[in-house]
Amino acid sequence: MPALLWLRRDLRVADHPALLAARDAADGELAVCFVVDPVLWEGGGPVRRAWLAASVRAVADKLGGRLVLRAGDPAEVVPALVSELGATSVHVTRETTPTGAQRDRRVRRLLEEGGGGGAGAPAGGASVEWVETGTPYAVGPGLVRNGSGDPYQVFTPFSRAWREHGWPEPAATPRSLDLVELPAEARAEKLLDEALADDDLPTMPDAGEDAALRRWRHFLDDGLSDYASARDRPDLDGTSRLSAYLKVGAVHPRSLLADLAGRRGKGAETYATELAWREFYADVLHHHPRSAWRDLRDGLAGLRYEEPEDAVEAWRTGRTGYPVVDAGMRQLLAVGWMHNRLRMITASFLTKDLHVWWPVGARHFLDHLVDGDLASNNHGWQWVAGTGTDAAPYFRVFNPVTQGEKFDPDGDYVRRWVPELAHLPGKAAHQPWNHPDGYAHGYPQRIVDHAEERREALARYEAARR
DNA sequence: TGCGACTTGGC
DNA sequence: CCAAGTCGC
Repeated sequence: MPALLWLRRDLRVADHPALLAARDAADGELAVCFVVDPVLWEGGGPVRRAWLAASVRAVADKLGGRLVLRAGDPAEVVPALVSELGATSVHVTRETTPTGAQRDRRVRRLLEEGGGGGAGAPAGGASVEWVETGTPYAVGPGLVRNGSGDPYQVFTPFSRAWREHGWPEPAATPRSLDLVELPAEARAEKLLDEALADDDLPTMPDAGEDAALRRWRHFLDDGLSDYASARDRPDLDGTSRLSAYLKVGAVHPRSLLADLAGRRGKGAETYATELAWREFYADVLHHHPRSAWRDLRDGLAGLRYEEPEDAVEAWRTGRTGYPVVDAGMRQLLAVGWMHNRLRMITASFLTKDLHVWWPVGARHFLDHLVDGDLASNNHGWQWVAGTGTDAAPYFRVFNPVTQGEKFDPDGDYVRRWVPELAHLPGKAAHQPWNHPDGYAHGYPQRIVDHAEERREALARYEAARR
């Protein structure tokens, strides 16, 4: 019986349970499709669009060019494909984000009613089976519960229970796939081409699961042993840089955890904990879909915010006059990625030094990050802003100079991304105001006084808590 | 229910 | 040394 596998956040062939389920159901008549959905396509910025396009192209190659690419509303496109193929089942990896899950409910209902079908579908079609296999996570969101059966609100107990819950071994990689070929749709191909042709795109890594696995092997050999300490150093290449691949499902976290299982040491454990953060935030979003763009806790509902347009623009473009903040923001624009330490520093600066509401920053990050993930990004922002789970205590305000000197001790990171400071030696790059030539090459003056804004932020928090 | 524990800091 | 609320058991 013909079957259709609809790819979304699972753009790979290895360790893909839904692919295996679809193959087994199809009995030789399997088609694999990707739908360029205008809601997702236009909802994200050009960077995410380009990374997704590159990742789709990569999985198409991996499938021997037999990926069926279509454009349009999935509620029309998927039933139409089902008719074209005569499929009796549609297979997916379960989507767990609010919009993705809602879209899937809609498509599923249409298929099960048999009333879907785009143009040319036979009237009164038969019911089509909707099969969800696996999720983009080692443990599906919603499965980790505390002793009372409730979801966790705090990371550490979650991570313990998450490890205890465990996960299956990676799924087998299919030896060969005999896929049904359907006519390509020029409009969808054109959308991918356009997304990749943008002149203003940052430098992106190679897309696809082969590139992801190469990077992972390299990290296992070269990075893992120092990971626990190096991961916090933006001047070193201490992280795995896998986040963008995880985002599109070019690699499944279960595969990574399986490789870590055989390795002793702090690095392997710390890396697993970072994956646990990703799973925790997906779990939180699963239970609190509204927390994507609203305060998870309403304790700071009375906090007073500013909308300083010029200052926010200076933040976005990396011209705040605080070297480490500007380096982070420029790295984001240049390569579509920012070191995690910088995500915290720049987020703290926007929320506590400029007193701007966190969604303004979360939006900017999502628009420019190749790894932009709603759950991790927005809950991370809420952690900094003090409205999330496990929120940072409100009195914890990052000092951009202290942070810079601590985590970029030689100033290398700053000089790499802020050429106007490239002439300053060592950690002098963190304080151009203390160097006679500090502003010799056009670096902007500080737009605010950190000590003053810190006091202001604390006063505002104090007032809001009453 | 009481109590230990809590990613990432600043001064 | 400051600062503090709340989660989880």
